[in-house]
Amino acid sequence: MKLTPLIERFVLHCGEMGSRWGINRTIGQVYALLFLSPTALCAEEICERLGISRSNASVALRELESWRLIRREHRPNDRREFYRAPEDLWLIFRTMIEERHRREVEPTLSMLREALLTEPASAEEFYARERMAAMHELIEQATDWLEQIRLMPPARLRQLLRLGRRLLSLLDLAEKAGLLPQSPLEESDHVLA
Amino acid sequence: MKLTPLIERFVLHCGEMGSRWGINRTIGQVYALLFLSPTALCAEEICERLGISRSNASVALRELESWRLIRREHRPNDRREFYRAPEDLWLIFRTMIEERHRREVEPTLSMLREALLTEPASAEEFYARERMAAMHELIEQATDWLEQIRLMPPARLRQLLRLGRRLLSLLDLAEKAGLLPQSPLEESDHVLA
DNA sequence: CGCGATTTTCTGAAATCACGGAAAAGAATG
DNA sequence: CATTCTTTTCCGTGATTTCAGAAAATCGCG
Repeated sequence: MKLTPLIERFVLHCGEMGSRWGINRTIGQVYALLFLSPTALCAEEICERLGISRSNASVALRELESWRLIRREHRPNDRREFYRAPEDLWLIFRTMIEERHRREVEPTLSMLREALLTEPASAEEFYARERMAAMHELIEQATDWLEQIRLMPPARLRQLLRLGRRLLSLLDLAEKAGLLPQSPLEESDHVLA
Repeated sequence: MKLTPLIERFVLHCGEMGSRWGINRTIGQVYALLFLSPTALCAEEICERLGISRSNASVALRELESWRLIRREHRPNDRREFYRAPEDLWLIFRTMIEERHRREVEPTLSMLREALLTEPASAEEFYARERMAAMHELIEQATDWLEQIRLMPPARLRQLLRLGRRLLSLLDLAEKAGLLPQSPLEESDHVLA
């Protein structure tokens, strides 16, 4: 690996995290390298710096593209493709959430919806169905939230993030203004809690 | 697998999702089974229902315990240990987030903090350091958020979740009330965006 | 077209991981 | 303290995943 110690450390760490995340080590490393790079890099350079094979880099890059975490670039008078990680950290974060949602949450919602169509055939199934219904509801709410966040202009989003420990006071404020749903707690609490 | 079709389907799906999440299929299945079960189950029963070996179940159960996703129970006059998934869905969700935070975010923060102590030795490293600093800041903000959520009473949390598309209006309200940080956008935007 | 440059796909080897069976350890009971 | 029931650990095997190298495909350009 031909990297400065600072960069190498970050790259190795991301590789490690990559494996815990279901994506593999190489993909994590390639992303880390691009994330730290001020310029777009070509595949060959990525291979050299990380000490991986060309083919390995190829699949990693394709995978990262499918996650929308990197984009290709072209330079005039150069056939090679260059890859770059978008800079805006918030955007990156949001993209990751969106992609995970698409790949994991949505299929789960479908499964639940279908499952909920069937009539429970026993007490055991009845309970199971209740649980799935509760899960379905929670996920849908979370999805709504996500959608709100997706639609929010970045500046606003950063405000929201920076809100930190003022969040609680904000909620108090909201309650006083009657903005919070006046908790139909009865109906949902016996399911959720 | 000795399960009703409804339950089997859910279990298989969770197993599938488990493998995408870095935890393995068996663990996902065991959790799914417990999640749907109205009563605590003993290891033996889990093995039978899922058609897995005793040892396999043992490691899965231990792993789930380390994630605080299930707890052990004892019954009088019964030596066996019984396992149960907590019911409160919100609590489950929060636990997952907390554990992932502990296992993935915190080590990353440490790494970043240490890395940020070193002086950049080149233009390349200088940029890399900037990127890490920005990442560090974002993660810290997210962590603050998480902490707010952790401290929030469950009822309040559910309100917040149910807020859905009123979130934007809430933010407007907050801005008017002067609760939002008056965006020191200049300093952070050239790094983040 | 055809040629060099580049990327993608294929294939087999190596590494890792998942899992079951057996042995070991631990806990309650008489 | 032995017996029995239960859980845990260890280890071998089989499956899956990762990866490099080679072959194939694609692309730009004369």
